[in-house]
Amino acid sequence: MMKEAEEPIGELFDGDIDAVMRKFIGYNLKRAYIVLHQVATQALDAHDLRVRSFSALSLIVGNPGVSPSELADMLQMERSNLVLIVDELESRDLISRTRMKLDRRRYALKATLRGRRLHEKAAAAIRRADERPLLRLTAEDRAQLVNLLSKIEMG
Amino acid sequence: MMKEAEEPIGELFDGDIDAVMRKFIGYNLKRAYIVLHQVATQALDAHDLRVRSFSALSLIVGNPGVSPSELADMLQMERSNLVLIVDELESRDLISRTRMKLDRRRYALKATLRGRRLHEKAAAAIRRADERPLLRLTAEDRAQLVNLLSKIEMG
DNA sequence: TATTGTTATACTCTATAACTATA
DNA sequence: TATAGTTATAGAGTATAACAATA
Repeated sequence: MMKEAEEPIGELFDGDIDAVMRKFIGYNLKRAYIVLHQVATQALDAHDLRVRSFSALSLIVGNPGVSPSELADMLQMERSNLVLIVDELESRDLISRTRMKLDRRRYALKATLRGRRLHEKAAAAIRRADERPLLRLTAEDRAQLVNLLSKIEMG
Repeated sequence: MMKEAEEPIGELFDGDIDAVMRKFIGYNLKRAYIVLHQVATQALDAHDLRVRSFSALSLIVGNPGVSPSELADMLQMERSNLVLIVDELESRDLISRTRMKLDRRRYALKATLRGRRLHEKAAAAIRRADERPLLRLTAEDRAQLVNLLSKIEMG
């Protein structure tokens, strides 16, 4: 019987060990995404925000009067799962929730002054925290990256 | 009192509605990743594999004799959460799990013939499914994209 | 003492169904 | 009938602590 390598593979370079997976763009995407997500999570922690709630707050800041349903669409999550997030943002007085006059089923969400201020600070914190992992990317690289990513999204 | 736009924002272009978030590379990364992850999930469904278990199988195929702990490191997940995945792969006879002679605490994981065959079919299915979302990317674009992503990972 | 694999457990995220109030 | 917001619930995915076997 042939002797096969069965014992510890020992020290392989990082680039070799997951070579099978590196062929897939999605794998490379995920690894890079994890880095930026972790960095953002840490940066937001000081402001008592998670990436999800920061995203929700951002979209409300950028789209005053947006409804929870529209927000759920943008965030690609279920309406039902958005409820707690919106609840929390409202209870912290970061957003207001008022019924729409033309369609009383819907709510109009708006960031309060407090919400806009926190959003600005949190966004700045992420930009600052992003500097490290994005250090090797020039402004041109970043534009190029976003452009390539958008092509994937367009399908 | 000033009248403010409170009613439905109506039809905004997709590019405008999340403009606040598009400034963050991480957001663009996530959106593109979601597309490829969904496509891969669908492609793997026919082979009764999830992205996680396919990744584990791939890494075992590519690194015969790897231990569960090493696998957990590569997959960036806890050892404890890997147990069920390895259990399932073994119970489906896709991998074998044998104690190492030099260190009897550890297991050597190897793909079976059946496992290698399924892996090849599943990988081909993902490559096929990836064609659509990657249609707009030339071979050069893809290399460039992977290169930019690796820079983010390097920090 | 430290490490590997394992179990149990909890917490987050996500998905589905059903309800209410409005349309 | 259909839609918006909500509730309840179940399923993934993930993180932590503790244990037995082994080093």
